[in-house]
Amino acid sequence: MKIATWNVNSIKVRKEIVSDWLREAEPDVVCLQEIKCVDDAFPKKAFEDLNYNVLVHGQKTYNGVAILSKYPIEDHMIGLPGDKSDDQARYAEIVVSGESSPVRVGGLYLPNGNPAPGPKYDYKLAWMDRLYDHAAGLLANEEPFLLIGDYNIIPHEDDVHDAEAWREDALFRRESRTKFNRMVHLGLTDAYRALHEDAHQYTFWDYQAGAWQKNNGIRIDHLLLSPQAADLLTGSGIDAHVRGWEKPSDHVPVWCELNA
DNA sequence: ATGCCCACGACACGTGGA
Repeated sequence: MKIATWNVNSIKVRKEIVSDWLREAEPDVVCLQEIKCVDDAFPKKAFEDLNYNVLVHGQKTYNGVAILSKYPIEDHMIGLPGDKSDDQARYAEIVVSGESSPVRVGGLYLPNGNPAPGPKYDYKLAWMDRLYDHAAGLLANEEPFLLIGDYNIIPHEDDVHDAEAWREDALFRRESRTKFNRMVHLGLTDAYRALHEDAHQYTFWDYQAGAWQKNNGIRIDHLLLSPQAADLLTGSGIDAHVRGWEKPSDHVPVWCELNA
């Protein structure tokens, strides 16, 4: 089972490039972030034509997530629990049937948090606390699950081209990384880092200042696996070449393969 | 030392991204 995440930065603009990548990579489950449209405006049919079932949690202009699945969606949930007043569309979750157990896939778009400090940063940290609580609750089921998406977290100095320039940024500052590490220490596995020791492998390159050409990137899109999912992990990768395609997103797809 | 680029909404540039 190949499972991927991709922040597409508007599905309206990226419909063709996403379809091209789906045909090339043939993932079974894909979590998309920043679709930037309401449910009805999501190009559902384009992906149904490629044999995907579609779950959309949209929002006008900002945010919005969706999940595409070649497997039937046995169960689903919209929105991250823990704050009923939060109206930003940043989380959706599905359950599909693996060979020997259900596999749960949560797709997330974690708040950027800049400028930090400030109310936006407070919202980011509070959102991370809610994600932590949700992960802790799921761990009690002792089943394979994945929490994947745009975490907007640079976990380590090896995951950024210029650590000093990012030191005080909401994506890299100490408190952000501590909260991310707290999730990892619950027993979750960073699927890319678990299989690749090479430093400076990125998932995002800014549109500005020739960041892609200079390889000035950051690794902020992650797949965190429960112990039961990590036991099934056979591969992972970053499809960086997609950043060089025509009209690309500033993020690229990141994926893992499970023996499930 | 700063802005560079891109998408959105709805026309002009402000907001948000990271």
